[in-house]
Amino acid sequence: MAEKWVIPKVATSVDLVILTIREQRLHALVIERAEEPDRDKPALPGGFLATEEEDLDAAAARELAEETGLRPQGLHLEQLRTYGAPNRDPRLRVITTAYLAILPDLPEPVPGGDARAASWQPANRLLDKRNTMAFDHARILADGVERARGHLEHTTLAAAFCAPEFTVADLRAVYEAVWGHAPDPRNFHRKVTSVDDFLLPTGRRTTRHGGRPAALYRRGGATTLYPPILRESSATARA
Amino acid sequence: MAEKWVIPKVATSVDLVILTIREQRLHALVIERAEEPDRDKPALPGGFLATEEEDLDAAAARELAEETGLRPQGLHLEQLRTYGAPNRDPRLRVITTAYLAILPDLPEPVPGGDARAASWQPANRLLDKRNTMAFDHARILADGVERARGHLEHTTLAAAFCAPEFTVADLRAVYEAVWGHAPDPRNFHRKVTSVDDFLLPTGRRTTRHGGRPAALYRRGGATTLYPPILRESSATARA
DNA sequence: TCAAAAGTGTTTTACGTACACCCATGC
DNA sequence: GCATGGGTGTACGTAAAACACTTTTGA
Repeated sequence: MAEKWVIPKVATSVDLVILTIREQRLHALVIERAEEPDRDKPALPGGFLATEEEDLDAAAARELAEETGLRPQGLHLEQLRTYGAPNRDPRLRVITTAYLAILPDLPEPVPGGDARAASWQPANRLLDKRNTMAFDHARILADGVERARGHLEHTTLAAAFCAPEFTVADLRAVYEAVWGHAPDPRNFHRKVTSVDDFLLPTGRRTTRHGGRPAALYRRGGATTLYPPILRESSATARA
Repeated sequence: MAEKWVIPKVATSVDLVILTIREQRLHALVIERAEEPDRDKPALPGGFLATEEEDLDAAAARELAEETGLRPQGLHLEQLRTYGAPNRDPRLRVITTAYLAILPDLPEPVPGGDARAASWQPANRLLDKRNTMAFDHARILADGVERARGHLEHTTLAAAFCAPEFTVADLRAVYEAVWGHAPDPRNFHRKVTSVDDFLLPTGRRTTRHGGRPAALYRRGGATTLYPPILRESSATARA
């Protein structure tokens, strides 16, 4: 590596794709920019490293708390990818690393830091009109949503969208909200309940949906779904 | 984002996991460090951005050419992930974005730039004794190899390891080298030849392996393998 | 004529899909 | 009772794994 000449240093930031389900639809957490450029446009929460010594992952968690007031239990941030196009920020060279987190329904965010407002917005609305988002954040959000969709196929991630105790129908509603279509309820039920250590029965039941009460489960330790639950498009688009 | 206070700027680099198959084994391209720290240790090719305006992807391709003299046709670099632990480089804060490329057997690399030597080394040898590699490069290499293994299951990537014209046996040898075990030759043959637009028959045959001559193919346009070719461990590890 | 590798056919078994059907509750 | 959603059983089709078998070459 170069040592005897000038090493270009560029600003390093993190951005966060925080997804949840509200009212049966996939929502993303966005702030409203208080400064130019792209003032007033929705943007992903995020920001620069606080110090030269701050870990990237730590910066992501810190920015989430600062800008939205959210400090969820058991937050798991997954690195999405790094966006380094030279002019993605018109002010100065910024290379940003995006993180993805999936959370159950949370309280309204409280804006802080550089955010004028913070709110949950339907992901589809943000993505349909791409140029309404600041910088390249629509692209980052799209990548995050696509990553989440894929995770539902192969991992137990869907449970992360659910409250601590949930029914199989709650879990299925996650698939419907994220994928846009629901798997067969009966086969879905068999499939998820047969995965070892995925759904832990609590013994309790709920009746809030009408009809026969559904069993309540907690998240188990399983992380991978094998066999996977493939969405239609995975098969048909390739067949 | 912060604008009115000092934005920490850190050094930004790229590192490259370049994989190929030589003598039926998976090899990675490594250089030998000419400077402290970790002098003389094998390291991944890579380095700092050349200017504040250089695109990340462009920096990766440039470093490959500079340090190893390799400028392969149709090089496709895939972003692997970004490594940002505060002390991964003892000299200064460096956040590095790793890229992955898969190439057919190439000529010996020619060291240049900051590299004293450049060579192909068996991936297993580099990974078995992790502390022989500089910085956190063993971890990065391991992530790259694992990504490649996964790609073989779901994509047509294996053909990227092969010469422009190759037989089904050549392709199967890729799976054996990367996975460590071979799929059944007969089922493998049926599977890959039935994927639409994956293998384009040239009409020619080769006899270089002894036995019945094999048909020669070229890469087709297909990128995804559906249904996937799953390695044993994918099923058994989860079952 | 034998060994070796390429390539095909056939059988078995697993699993996803579709859907009939029963269960447990509220109204 | 009847509607509603929860949950189970079962038949059918597709496809993967296993492996016998044929083909085509060199020695």
